[in-house]
Amino acid sequence: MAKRRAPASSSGETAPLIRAIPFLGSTPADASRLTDRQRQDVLAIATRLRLPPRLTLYHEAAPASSLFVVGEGAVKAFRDLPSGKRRVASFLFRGDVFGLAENGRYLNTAQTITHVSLYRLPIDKLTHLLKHDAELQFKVLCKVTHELRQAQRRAIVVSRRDAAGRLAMFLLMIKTHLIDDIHSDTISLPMSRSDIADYLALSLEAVSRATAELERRKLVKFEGRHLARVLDAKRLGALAAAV
Amino acid sequence: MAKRRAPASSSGETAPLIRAIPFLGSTPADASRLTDRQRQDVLAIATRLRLPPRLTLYHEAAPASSLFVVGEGAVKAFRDLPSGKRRVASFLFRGDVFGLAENGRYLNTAQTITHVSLYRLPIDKLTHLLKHDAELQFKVLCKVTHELRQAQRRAIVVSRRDAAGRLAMFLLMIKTHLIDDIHSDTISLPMSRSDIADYLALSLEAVSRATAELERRKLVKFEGRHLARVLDAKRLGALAAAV
DNA sequence: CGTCATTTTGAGGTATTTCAACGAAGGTGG
DNA sequence: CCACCTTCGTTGAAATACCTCAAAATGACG
Repeated sequence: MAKRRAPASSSGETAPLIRAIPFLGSTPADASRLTDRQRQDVLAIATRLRLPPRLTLYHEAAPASSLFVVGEGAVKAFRDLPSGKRRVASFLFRGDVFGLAENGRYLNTAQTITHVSLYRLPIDKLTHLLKHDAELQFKVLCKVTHELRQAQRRAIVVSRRDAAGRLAMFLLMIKTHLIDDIHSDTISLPMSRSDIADYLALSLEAVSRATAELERRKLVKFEGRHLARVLDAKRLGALAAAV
Repeated sequence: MAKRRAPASSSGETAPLIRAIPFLGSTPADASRLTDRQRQDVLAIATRLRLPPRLTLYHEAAPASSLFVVGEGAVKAFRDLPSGKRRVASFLFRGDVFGLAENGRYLNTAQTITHVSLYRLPIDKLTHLLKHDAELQFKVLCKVTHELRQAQRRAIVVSRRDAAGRLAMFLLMIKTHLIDDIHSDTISLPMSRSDIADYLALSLEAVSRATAELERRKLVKFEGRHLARVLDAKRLGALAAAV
């Protein structure tokens, strides 16, 4: 993370603005990428933001004026419950969309985890654009559908009883989500342990003990606080699947 | 529910085919209803089905060919986990859409709970229609977004530790979802206790004890297995909110 | 190199899960 | 219309796993 950030802007521009997945069925794979023209249209209404870690982008229940797309970095969307507990609804990485609202207000609070680059899309302009470009809108629909699936998966993760199993599922979710290192045995974890706890609906202590258990069982090696190395993918997968 | 079903077919046709909620922000409220023309277009590719209870509509991982919209009745979407446990992802009522797929395959199994009437929409035809009617697609987008919010809420419900609180949240979710009796103090529960258990990620026994506790505390009275009467809306709401 | 936040470790408390058995409800056939 | 049977729901008691509180240890940062 502290390594040279390279010519970030150029790589950010050429990367797919939105990474989506076929909505319903046999949509051709390439349908999930934006055309040059579409990217141009979207960029025309977008503001590029470069932000430091730990910055709150918007608060829950605040009037929603923009939708965001992650260009680079990690963001978390969460809600603080009356009890004082915090529930992380999702971690967002490159290509993810966030900022969905209900009745004109954001549902979650969004905060940057790392240094990030974002695209900020004013809702009114985006709505206009979507209503005039059905193909583009279809890609957004696919994207939102994907988020929906993620949310359903998370509900399954959280419903597990054993902390180690939940953590195993979490690690594999992050691993498959961060397409970069899909063939690597390392998983980068930009978020803190307590963020993970809030995502998994466990106490911070339980997460700590779960990481210890995964190490003790030689499934994963945690190297520092922000990197995990998979030692036994097979057994880790088995643990994750043993829901 | 056992009361006269009235001229069911006509009321089904005139009811909004899809009940959606503003996608992002200040979309006018009426934007969530289909126009006559749109309903016509959708109905043109739809097949109306009338099905008995306990019928499986499709299985998890089966090739996805259609999207469904509930006309009347209740449906559940669930997944059976390797452990033998079952997780209900959502209960679907009038106006709800289900049958979302990933890579051409359904993610959940769908089964009717009551006698239902459904609209079956072939995916290829629907895709074609959506790509040619951006306004219609926008309404679908709103609908999917709404499902996403529901899924996030469910994740919060499931993350609670106390069974009674989870049940309270569930009751209120169902109550607000079934727009019919929003001002009534009764909540109809077409699903079984074990369906509720699978939705809340509790054991059947825990649900049973939770209902007993809600009755003991005089918050709710369960009249038969499929009807709940709210006795103290204020305290029930407080319990649900005490996450 | 010192300070502060984060994470780890330990011990006891509490809620749900499991296992087992009973009771109630609904549907079928005689 | 009643008896039977199967499914569903309720209740009790012990076991498990996480939560909470407390304190030490590790790591990040200026």
